[in-house]
Parts: sequence; C-alpha cells; structure tokens
Amino acid sequence: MARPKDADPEQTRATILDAAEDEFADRGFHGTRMVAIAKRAGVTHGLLHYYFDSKDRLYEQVVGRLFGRHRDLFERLTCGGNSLTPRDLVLESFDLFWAHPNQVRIMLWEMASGDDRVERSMKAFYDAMAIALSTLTADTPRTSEPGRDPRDVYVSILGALVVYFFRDPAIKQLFGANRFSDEDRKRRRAHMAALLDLLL
Amino acid sequence: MARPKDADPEQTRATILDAAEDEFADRGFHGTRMVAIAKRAGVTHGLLHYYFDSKDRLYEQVVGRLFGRHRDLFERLTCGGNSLTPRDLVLESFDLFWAHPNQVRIMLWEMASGDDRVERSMKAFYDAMAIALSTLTADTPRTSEPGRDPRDVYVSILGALVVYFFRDPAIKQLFGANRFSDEDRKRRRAHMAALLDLLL
DNA sequence: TCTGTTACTAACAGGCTTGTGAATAATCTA
DNA sequence: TAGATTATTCACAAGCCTGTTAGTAACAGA
Repeated sequence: MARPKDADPEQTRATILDAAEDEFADRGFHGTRMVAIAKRAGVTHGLLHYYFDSKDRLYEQVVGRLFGRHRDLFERLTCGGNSLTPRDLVLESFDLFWAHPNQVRIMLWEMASGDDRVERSMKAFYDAMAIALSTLTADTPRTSEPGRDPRDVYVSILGALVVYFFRDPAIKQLFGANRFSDEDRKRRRAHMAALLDLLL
Repeated sequence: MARPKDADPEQTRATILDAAEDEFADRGFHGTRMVAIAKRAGVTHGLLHYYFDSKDRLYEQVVGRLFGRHRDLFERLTCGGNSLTPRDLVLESFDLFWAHPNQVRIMLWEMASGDDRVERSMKAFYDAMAIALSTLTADTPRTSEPGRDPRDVYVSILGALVVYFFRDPAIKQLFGANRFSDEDRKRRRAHMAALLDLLL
C-alpha cells in the first residue's frame, strides 16, 4: 500500500536514520546492507533512496547527527568565554557517549578505517580535543618528566574513555549482565574522574 | 604463464597471507576485496581460493597467525611456573604490537564488530588478560577505593595500550611524521610504564 | 469533484564480488 | 622420455547489493 493515513515524512525520516545508525554502529559502513536498514525501519529499501539518495549520503547524515550533538555540547561548554578544560571535555563526553553509545561505536569504525570519509563531521570533536590538549600542555607542569608527554597523557585518556563502550566479548564478560546499568555508569564515571586526577 | 621457474608454494602462501593481513587491517573484513589482496600479492585472485578456499578461511588464517604470536609470547612468559604479572602483559604486548601493528588494527575491527568470528583465535589473548586481571585483583590493595575497581583499571590500561596504534587522523596529526619512529616507541613505552606505576 | 503532489512499494537493471573449472606450463618420477 | 603432478592463469557463473523507474494510494487545493 502507499501512503498510509498517518504518514508523517519527518517521522519516517527519523525512523530510517535511527535504523541506519544502529546498523552502521553494529556492522560498520561496508558491513551494513541497505536492505537490512530498510527491514529494521520497517520500509522497503527504495524508500531509503527516496529520502537519502545514496548509502554514502545516508551515512553522512547519521554521522552528522551524532557529532552535531557533540559539537552542540562543546559550544555550550565554551559559551560566555569559558575555556574548555580537559576535565570537562572528558567527563561531558563520557555522559554524551553514555546517552548515545552508537557514536562511540561509529567513531571506532572510523578510527579503524583511518580514512577521512567523515572527517568534516568529526572535525568539531577533533578541534575540541585540540583545544583541550593545548590547555593540557599549558597547565601540566610535569610535561618534561619521562612518560609525561601531554600528547601521551591525552591519547591514553582518550583510549580509556572510549574503550569501555566497545562491544568486545572480553569486556562484555568482565562486567557481566548489569553492564550499562545506572550503577555501572556511576562506577565507570568515578573511575574516569579518578584517572583524570592522577594524570592531569 | 603458469608455474614460473622459481615457484615456491610456501613463499607464495606467505606472500598472500601478508597481503591479506595488510588489506584486512586496512579495510576490515567486509571492506576488503579478494582481488585487492591478489593484486597486492601479485597473483590472480583464483590463486587465493586455491590456497585458502574461501575469504572466511583466509581471514581465519590471518588472524590465527597474528594471535598465535601472542599466545607464544604468553607461554614463554609463564613457562617454568612464572606468573604473568599485569606489568609484563602490558609491556610485552606493547612490544609485540609495535612489531606487528596489524594485530592491533585487526583487533580493533573485531572489537568494533563485537561478533565472535575470531573468538577462538583471540581466546589465548583474552585468557592471558583474565589471568593478569586476577593478579591485579589479588595484588591491588586500593580495590575498594572509589574509582579503583580493578576491572576499570584493567579496561583503561587496555584502552591506553591499543589506542596509540589506531590510524585515527587526529592521533596521526598529534604525533606527526616521526610517528612509529624508534624514538617514538621509547617515549610511548615509557609513558605506558609510568601509567602502570600510577594505576597498579 | 478533478487534478496534482506526496509517500511509498514492487520489480528490475547493472555492476561488482566471490568462487569454480578448464587450460597450461614447469617440474618430478618412472 | 612419457606421464603425472603441481602452481598458476583466464574466463565465466551465480549471487548479491545498490540504485532506478514505473506504478499506486492517500491527501490537498482549486
């Protein structure tokens, strides 16, 4: 049938975006099939092209939506001339990742591929990291101690920040069934804060 | 032409495995094409099937070879009843990753996908991590302090350990052209050691 | 009520990718 | 030296995936 009574293009569009986000996060760009997205969204795959033209465009939209949230967060944090401290960056990002785990997972696929398909979308995130890094370099007195290069500190924190969200079986097993529970969130967040205290 | 004078099946097999390893590390399982591997190895793609049957089998072989090296390392470290300390695990793994960066990159693809296609191959690595974790849990007195759950410590170290090898543009930019130089290796290794001192 | 537009499906075309099979040349063995 | 074996290529089959196109039902405006 075509055009059911309650047809709402914006709703359909969002449903497709959601389905695409899940599929891309699960299987990466090359691993996802347009028909799989369509099936998840409950439509035929022709409709994906009707709304989003091509697979590449759809992916861009998905990534853009995810990283747009991050960009908004950074703008909020730095509005009124506030400087973005590394601590803010990390803990706020943690909260955002928790709310939108697909973002980390798509980041992970991108970090694995290393090509700059979505470089423009992730630019805001990278820029924010660069700002935080410069703060880090300026504020950290232990810069010249061995093993204390701020770049290394920064990369390690980044690793600790994102790795928790990976779907790796070993990590999954480690935290068991109540992973991603609220209690879990509190514990991991406290750990990240403690890590920042140690390293910054 | 068929069968050139210097034909050496073991050599050809290794060449194909090397090419496949590079391609899979670059583009992940779904992103790599058999013909691309063949081209890289300087053979036709029919030959890949002659040696390795299917794409899946070839991938298994690649992963098996990489993680086999890791398993050998662990066996060496624990031979003669030595216990595998977390410190050993991390620093030795660092050296191994440095020698075989494709391993981390393929691990990354696997961690992204989260499915257990290669679970059997990675089992040795996971088991070693589990052993190290139990040591960590037993030896670390600060277990009950907030933010000091040994599982979190362990996951953060894992993140810091692998993230450096990612091909992410931001990280690439951070360390510039002399990344993966010997000087770079020393600095990062020292950082990992310092991180272990702080966290363990 | 008629006509045009919009959201949507079904079917298909074309290209790409994996895998197969026949052919071939170099080497090994009898 | 003849026949078997092995390593390799070439060409092709079959299926899969993306993207296109024609058609259709509901609704909107005149």
